[in-house]
Amino acid sequence: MQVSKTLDYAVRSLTYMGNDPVLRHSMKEISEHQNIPLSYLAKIMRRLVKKGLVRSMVGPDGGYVLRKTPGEIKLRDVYEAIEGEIRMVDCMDKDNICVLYDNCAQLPVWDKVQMSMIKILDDTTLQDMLNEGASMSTRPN
Amino acid sequence: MQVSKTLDYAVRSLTYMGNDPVLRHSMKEISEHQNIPLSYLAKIMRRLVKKGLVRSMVGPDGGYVLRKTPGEIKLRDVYEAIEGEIRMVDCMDKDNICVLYDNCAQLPVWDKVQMSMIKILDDTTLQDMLNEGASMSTRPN
DNA sequence: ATAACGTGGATATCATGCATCCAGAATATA
DNA sequence: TATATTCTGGATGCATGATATCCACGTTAT
Repeated sequence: MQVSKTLDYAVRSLTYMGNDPVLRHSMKEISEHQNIPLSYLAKIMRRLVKKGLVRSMVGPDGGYVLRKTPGEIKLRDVYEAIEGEIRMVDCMDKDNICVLYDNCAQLPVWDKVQMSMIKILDDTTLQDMLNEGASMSTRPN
Repeated sequence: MQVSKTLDYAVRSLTYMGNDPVLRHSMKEISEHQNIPLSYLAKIMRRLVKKGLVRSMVGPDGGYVLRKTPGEIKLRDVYEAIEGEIRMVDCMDKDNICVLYDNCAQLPVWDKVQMSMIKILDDTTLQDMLNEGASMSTRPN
C-alpha cells in the first residue's frame, strides 16, 4: 500500500519535463537532474511512450517531449501507465474464485478507498503538482 | 498499492470471529473456515494479540476472543496491527534525505490520498463490515 | 499424566520491484 | 558516407520482502 519507486521516478520525470513542456529532454538529462538510474529510466520512459504520455525522438538531439500540456495530464494517467489499472484488491481473479463470502465483507470498503483515490488522482494534473511543488519547495527539507 | 494477503487474512479472521464475538475460536477453526494456512495464521494472530485486538488463551479449549465489540474495532486498527503506520510514501526516511525538491511536488497529493484512506478506515468498524458483508453475500460470486 | 492448544524462533520458498547490460535501429551532423 | 548520439527492446541479475512451513516449548483443562 505504498507508492512504488518506479511510479515516483515516473512522476518526477514528468514534472521535470513539465517545467519546459516544449523542449525535448534526453534520458541522460532527466536521469542526472532527477537522480534516476539511466538504464532503469529507459524502461520507464518506454511505458510512458507506449501509453501516449510522451513522444520520443531518436538520434542526436533526440529525447522526449510531453504529448499534452501539463494541465491535460492527469496523475491517474501516470499511475495507470506504470502500475496498470488501479485496483486495491485481487479477488475473483486467476484461480481464486472467492468461495468465502465472508471475504466480501471487505470488498465494499476497499472499493470505497479505491474510488476515493481514483477521484483524487483524476482531479490532479501535472500542472497542479507543479504549482503545489513550487509552494512546497520553500519549506525546509 | 494493494491490500496484502496477510491483511486480508487478518480481516477475514476478525470478521469471522465477529460473528460470535463471545465464543473462543481456535486457530484450527479459523484456519479451516477461512481457508488460511494454519502455520501462517499463527503469525498473524500473534500480531493481533500484541496490538490488543484479540485475547488468547492456551491449553485445551483455548483460542482467541475479540477484546472489544465488533463495533469498537476499527479497520484502521487492523491495518496498523498488520502493516504498521499508514504511510503512502517513504521520504526523508532512512538515508533518503530528499534533496530533490521536485520530489515534493508529489507529496501533497499522496498525503491527500493517504488522509482520505485513513478517514475511511477510521470510520469503518468490524460491525460495519459484517453488516455490509451480509448484504453483499446475496450477490453472485 | 496426557492431550490440546498457543508461542516464538528459525528457516524455506517465491514473487517481484529494481536495476544492469548489450546489441541494434534511427537520425542529425559533418 | 562516416560517425556520434540517442532511443529501443530483450535478456538477465539481484535483493528484498511477502508468504509459508517446521518444530521444540510452555501452558492449561480434564
